[in-house]
Amino acid sequence: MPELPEVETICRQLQREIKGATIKEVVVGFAKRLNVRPSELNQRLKSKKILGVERRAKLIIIKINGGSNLLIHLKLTGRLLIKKADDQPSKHTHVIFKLINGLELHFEDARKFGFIKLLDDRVLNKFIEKQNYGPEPLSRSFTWQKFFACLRSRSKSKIKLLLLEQSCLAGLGNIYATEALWAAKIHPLTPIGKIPDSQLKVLYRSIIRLLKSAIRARGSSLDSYLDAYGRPGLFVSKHQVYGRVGKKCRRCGATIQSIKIGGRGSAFCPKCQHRPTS
DNA sequence: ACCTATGTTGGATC
DNA sequence: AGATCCAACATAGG
Repeated sequence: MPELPEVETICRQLQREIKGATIKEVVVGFAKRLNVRPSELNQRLKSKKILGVERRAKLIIIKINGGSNLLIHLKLTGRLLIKKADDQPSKHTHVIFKLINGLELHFEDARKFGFIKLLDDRVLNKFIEKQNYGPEPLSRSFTWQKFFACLRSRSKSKIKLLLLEQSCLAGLGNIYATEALWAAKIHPLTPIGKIPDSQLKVLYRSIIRLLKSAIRARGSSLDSYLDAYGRPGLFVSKHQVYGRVGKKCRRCGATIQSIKIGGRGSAFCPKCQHRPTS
């Protein structure tokens, strides 16, 4: 589940706990999702200092002394957990970063979709540029004017697909795209060109409010997501549609439905999110 | 036991 | 161009 609020939560916690720490050793149990051999990862990180932890879209960037970076994507089931030196790895722990302060950073991932790449600054920047990410929705660069212009240039796209695409804004995944559309009363299949400006403005504001409020709750734990301290996020109780198929809409009382859009389940309220008149 | 679903994303194939 | 499917995998639920 890690989408923007979950990844942001983890980054802030890591920043607090491991910034300034020095790496003692890196132990790899499963190497397939690394871009370098385990021995090289260990050698290049040993005795290096962690300068800070940043986020771009759903990517976690751990800055390392000397111009290298760990680029981590958690995909569906990845976790980064702060552990003590004597804590046991779990069944799905793939990489352990041992720090000289007695802490460890464990990367685990049941489904093995997530990756860790060791990249120098130049390659990191190139990688990120290639993703074509739109602005960070909680930064000042995410202006209404920019959002509006980006959407208008894609007037034939279905709104839900565009929100998942990361190009007009970065960081939304299935949960928060679904919730934002409910908040703005927009049916997920609506072509952007058919949405009135006023409603797009509501969507813009809803996205910002939703993400802030989800971060405050440390994100949504449905199945496997845990924050860096191993705690679940509490935002699920605030979900209005995601995970509520068959339940009553809290705004109008209709029964929440789900359809498939781009292969992903999309929950919506059939009464307050009107299907576009084709 | 079988079938379906699940947070992501990039690439192939119509 | 856009829609659809699949591929990385494990696990849970009906």
